[in-house]
Amino acid sequence: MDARERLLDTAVTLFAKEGIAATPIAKIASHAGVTAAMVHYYFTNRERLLDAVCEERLLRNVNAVWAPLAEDKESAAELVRGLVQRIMRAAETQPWLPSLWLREIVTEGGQLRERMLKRLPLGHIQKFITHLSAAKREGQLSPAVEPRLVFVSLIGLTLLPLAAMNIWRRLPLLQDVSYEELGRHAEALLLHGLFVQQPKSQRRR
Amino acid sequence: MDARERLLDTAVTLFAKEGIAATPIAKIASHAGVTAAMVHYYFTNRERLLDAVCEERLLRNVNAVWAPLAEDKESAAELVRGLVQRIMRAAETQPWLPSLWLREIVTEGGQLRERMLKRLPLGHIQKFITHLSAAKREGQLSPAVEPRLVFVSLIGLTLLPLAAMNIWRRLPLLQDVSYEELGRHAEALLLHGLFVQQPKSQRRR
Amino acid sequence: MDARERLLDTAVTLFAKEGIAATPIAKIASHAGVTAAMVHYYFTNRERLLDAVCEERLLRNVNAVWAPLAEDKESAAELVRGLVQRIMRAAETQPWLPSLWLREIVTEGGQLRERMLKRLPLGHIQKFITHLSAAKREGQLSPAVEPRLVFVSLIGLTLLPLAAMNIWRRLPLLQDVSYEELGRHAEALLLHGLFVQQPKSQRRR
Amino acid sequence: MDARERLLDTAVTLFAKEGIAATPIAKIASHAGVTAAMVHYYFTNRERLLDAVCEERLLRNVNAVWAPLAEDKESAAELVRGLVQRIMRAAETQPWLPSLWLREIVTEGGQLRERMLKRLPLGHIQKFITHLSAAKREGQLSPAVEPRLVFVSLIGLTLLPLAAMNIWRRLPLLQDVSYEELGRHAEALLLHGLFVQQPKSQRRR
DNA sequence: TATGAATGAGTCTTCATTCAT
DNA sequence: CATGAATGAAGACTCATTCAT
Repeated sequence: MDARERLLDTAVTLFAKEGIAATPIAKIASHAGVTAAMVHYYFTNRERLLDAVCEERLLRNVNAVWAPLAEDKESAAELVRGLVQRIMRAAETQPWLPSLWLREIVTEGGQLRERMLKRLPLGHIQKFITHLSAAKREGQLSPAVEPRLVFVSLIGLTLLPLAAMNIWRRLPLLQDVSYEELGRHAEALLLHGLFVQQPKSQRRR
Repeated sequence: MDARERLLDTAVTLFAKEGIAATPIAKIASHAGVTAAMVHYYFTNRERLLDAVCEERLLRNVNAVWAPLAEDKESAAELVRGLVQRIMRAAETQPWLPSLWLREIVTEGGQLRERMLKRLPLGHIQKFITHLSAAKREGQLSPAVEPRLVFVSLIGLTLLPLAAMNIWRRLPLLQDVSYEELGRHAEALLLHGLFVQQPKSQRRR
Repeated sequence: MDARERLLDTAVTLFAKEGIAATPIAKIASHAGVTAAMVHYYFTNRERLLDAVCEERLLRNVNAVWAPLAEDKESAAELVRGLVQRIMRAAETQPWLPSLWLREIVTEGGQLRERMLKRLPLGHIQKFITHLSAAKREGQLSPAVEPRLVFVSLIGLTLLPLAAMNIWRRLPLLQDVSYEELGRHAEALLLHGLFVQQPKSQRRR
Repeated sequence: MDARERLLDTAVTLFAKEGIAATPIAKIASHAGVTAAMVHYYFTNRERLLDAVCEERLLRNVNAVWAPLAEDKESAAELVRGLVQRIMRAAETQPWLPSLWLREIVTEGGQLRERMLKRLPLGHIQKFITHLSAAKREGQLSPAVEPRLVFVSLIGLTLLPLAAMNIWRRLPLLQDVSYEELGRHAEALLLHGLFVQQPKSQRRR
């Protein structure tokens, strides 16, 4: 394979595993079987390597998640379920995605934050929020649910558990949770909440 | 105030803002108005500074969140609501908490991960899970909800949105979301799901 | 002596001998008996080291040459002679001066050029030119002599020969030329030209 | 044009503008529209490129300046005037010449110094000095003028002002000095000195 | 001729750490 | 307690040079 592609793959993997700030270029290089000078040959400098990671690795996932959106044809619930499924699928094929997204984009001071912010499909997100807001006005959303926060909740229920996997997998009870279970759990939570709704009754004891 | 305490405060703030890996000791020192040598005087070395951050800043929050737990007296829903509220309260008083927790504990390769893993109140978490599992067996939980994943979902609906605040606050629609709204949203989502449940009917197109 | 002062001395010497561009910081450091990190400790980076060289080594010479100028009390010839003598004296005590000035200030692309240009005593130079121009209008200057070029000629007759010394000293005939001879030669040339003037006669054959 | 010739032209121009030490081969190459590898193809390595610059660019100027010398037929003054004019003419057609000569040959540590020293027309220079010495013995030279230093003075009054042009052109008073003026000034200075000679009288206060 | 890929060596810079005072 | 001086190690980047094609 192309050395440049190999470097990008190695980069995202190491970035996800150890964090961008903690990953020297030389380490990426040696993992990819070349010298550090080659990384400069292909990417000129660290900043541009990060640019390339955004353009050539992250953006394709963003598109895969948002592009197939058909706001006008789908119900709000279908939109949500679609997003969850596509996020889960992206994370399953590229296991570096959740860590990287959380540490370097979501979290303050993340090294890809500004870069990705410029490239996010804001139009899609806006439409998604508008759609949910309309649904709320029609009484479809739970009263206390805030349409504007749904997307971030969605990330919180998918990418965060995935990024944390290596933690909770170490707890005895949680060793055998699978991608599928996690997806189903997130969907269920989003669509129905944690608890069975008892019509006309209150939630106590 | 004690220089040592001031250093710890400065440390957590900078760690949250820029990441541990990207925060040199000298920077913490100068922000706290002392020299780098003083940091070594108080904490001996970088590793021990991180230990102190765990012991003296993070752990108190973990305890504040878990300690008041009365599994036997509260319903599952009450437990969940209590956890959410205490997490939100901790984050509100210590704005550095969400970023730090996400980047350095939750995410793979986080520099506090191993340290905190040793110190997590596993007993509490186990009990919480057990409690939820029992609730599920009794039919109180939505069928597809996985009790073992509830805690991680809870983090995903609180700390992640808080850590990401500075991102979504920049989007025009999301500028004015408050801590309270976020807490209410998370609770509502956990307790009822996104959508109003229409008994016996299916989601309409 | 102060390590900082020692570093500056070493720096000007090496810069003069090998050129700024060809002198690594580590070389300066080791010649001064410290590590390269110390140079950064004292000067932060290469640029600031060059700033310090200007401020703390070159500027003092500029002042020594120009400061004692008394345009109103001295004749043009006396001014010229004074400048020559002070330049020669500065070069004699600081043998690195001519090379450094020529390569790094006078010559295009010199690394101290912009830095020194900002700091040159333009007022003094202006006055000097004005003074000579007045002298020319009064008929004191040779007709083809251009007052504005006198100062640069003066540098050309002092610093250039001094910087080139190590070349012509290698030629057999020129081994034993001294600072004094050079100063006298420059003065003589400036004041009388190369040749004995034959009144009323032309300069041929 | 020949790529090799183009490379040499680009090289001398860049060397003059930024200094040899600060000019990477890749820069020369790209300015000439080829790759760095081509520079190695034509010149084998950096050292040999410098050799070629001497042989194929500098030497021709040295010859142009010295070759037409007819020591036996011309007076000392004529020799001097001829040299000045030929130096000025060379510099006018090849604007890179003064900088390059000053920084890389005249000044200590210049990267072409040793190379050119071997190739200088020492015979010519010797004869020139001898000629002037004879003139001095005959009383034609000003008493304090040192025949051995005349040649270096000559460089100082021509190449140095030319190399410094970009400096003094920036001073308001000196913007419009031309090559011709500079040549006339140098000649005048050499032949008559700065000041009108007042026979039997002293310079007035 | 001409190039892209590749590298080793060198340079600047940062930083945790130590230590004498 | 507190600091300034000092350093070794590591990391980013540059560059001359080589080589297969």
